[in-house]
Amino acid sequence: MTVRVRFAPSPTGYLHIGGARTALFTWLFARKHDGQFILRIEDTDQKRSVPGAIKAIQDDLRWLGLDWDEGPDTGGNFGPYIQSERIDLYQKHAEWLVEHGHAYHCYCTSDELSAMRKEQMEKKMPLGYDGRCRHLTPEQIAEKEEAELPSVIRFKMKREGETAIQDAVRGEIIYKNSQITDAVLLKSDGFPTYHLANVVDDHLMEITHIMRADEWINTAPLHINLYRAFGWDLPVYAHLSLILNPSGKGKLSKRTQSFSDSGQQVLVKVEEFRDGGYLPATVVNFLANIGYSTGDDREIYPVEEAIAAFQLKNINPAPSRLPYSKLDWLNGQYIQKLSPPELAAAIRPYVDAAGIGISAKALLAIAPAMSNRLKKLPDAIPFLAFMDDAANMDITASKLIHQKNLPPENALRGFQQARDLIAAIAPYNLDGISSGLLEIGAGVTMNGKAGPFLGKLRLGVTRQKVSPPVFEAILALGRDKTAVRLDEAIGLLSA
RNA sequence: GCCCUCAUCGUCUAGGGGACUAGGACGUAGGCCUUUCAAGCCUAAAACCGGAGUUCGAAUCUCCGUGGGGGCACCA
Repeated sequence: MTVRVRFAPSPTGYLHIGGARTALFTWLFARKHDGQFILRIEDTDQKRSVPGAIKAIQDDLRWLGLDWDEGPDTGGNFGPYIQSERIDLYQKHAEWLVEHGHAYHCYCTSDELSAMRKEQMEKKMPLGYDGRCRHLTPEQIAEKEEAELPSVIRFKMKREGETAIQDAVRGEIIYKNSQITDAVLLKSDGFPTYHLANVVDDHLMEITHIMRADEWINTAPLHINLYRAFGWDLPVYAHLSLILNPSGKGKLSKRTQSFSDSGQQVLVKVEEFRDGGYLPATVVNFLANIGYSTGDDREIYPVEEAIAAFQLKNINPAPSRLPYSKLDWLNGQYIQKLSPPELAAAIRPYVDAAGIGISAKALLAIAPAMSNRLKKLPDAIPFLAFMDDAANMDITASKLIHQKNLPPENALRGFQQARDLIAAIAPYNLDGISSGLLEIGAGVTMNGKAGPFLGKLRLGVTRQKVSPPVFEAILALGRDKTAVRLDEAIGLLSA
């Protein structure tokens, strides 16, 4: 049997990191079993649907590399993949249930319902629909229909016995049927609720495994009874534990955008991770280790290997928080794996946005020196500010000397020799620059080591306290600009 | 209130009756290296929620607590 799984977000906005994790696990499972991964849009609540959300979600999934075999844009044999385009299907199935005695029309108004709810709360009774329309006589129904009262269709849940769900993550869970209320299947506007649409579509689309967040688990017995009422085979359920706020209080999915928690910036939208300078490979690897472990001690799991190792039984049932500090570390690891051209391309948007003028050639030249200095892509900005002629710190002669190891006249000599080297060196490459400057440095300091001179040289050339290593900086800056800055330093030292 | 569920270092986790002196990772602290900042390497501190029970033996199995999370909509 071919594995067919789906990710079914509702288009209420962006893709949440928790949703991305559900999508990832589902996708991993599909790829592992050479199955199909389907994207379905659950937009049965017209009020909550946001224009553009479908595209945003698709963009985020694509950015993560989670490709789907069937979906709104790609099509497939089980479409349409947008629920609002399948309304007639749900209505037909709801009617079928009514005709076969598994569902009934309910004419309760929302006022009635909230009054009932209020009473239940006051009396500390179990909350839920009490089934008052369940036993309407044919006459009463005729009367209400005559009056054209709006109605919904509710599932006629069995009152006796219990329903067991076999969850791939948690094992067997048993619910008493008496505690499952008669859920609305079809709303008065003719749209289905999640329960109906979900079950009908999963069956029609031949979904074999349902992977979804744990917040759905209490609806599983309802769904199982729906499958049975229809006479359909059950899919396998796997409920993923939730991601909690950093404080551990409440689920993260309640948060709609990044926020600060004890000095830590907490990202919640996938686009925030992207904009924050995390690589998609990092986010995927990071997410794959939340509530999941293959049992070995590895932290770095590139997608291909994550697919190969993926098993439902390795999913951890306990809820967890996102270890953001580990995310930073992981991103640093993935950045180090990037080739210089890849790194340069990744950094580009950030330096541009920061207004730092740096040529493609220069950026590529400095890229190797950047890779182990970045946790996040925008970390490159302060490092590369020196490339721009504007906005550099003021340098004074006193900052270019070191009392003990590099007195004024030595500093001047060093800078002059460096100036000559830069002007003459051919080819202008890292080897020549570094060996030449190392030699000059060693010859000019009191302790005979290049270090003290190189530190001052960095300051003179980059005009930053913190910068990429000088040799690389000089290479990236280029012969002419470097010479100009050295001349300025010489001018200060000879004044 | 009712129902479901979860529980190992600060965090993410390994472990599933004896291999546990409870392992790894991030973070933290210290050290090495070093032209700054990093990276890298080394070291350290740091956990089995509590109580009963089962057993020769419990982090591991059972029960009861406690704590956390989720659900109880004409939202998904």
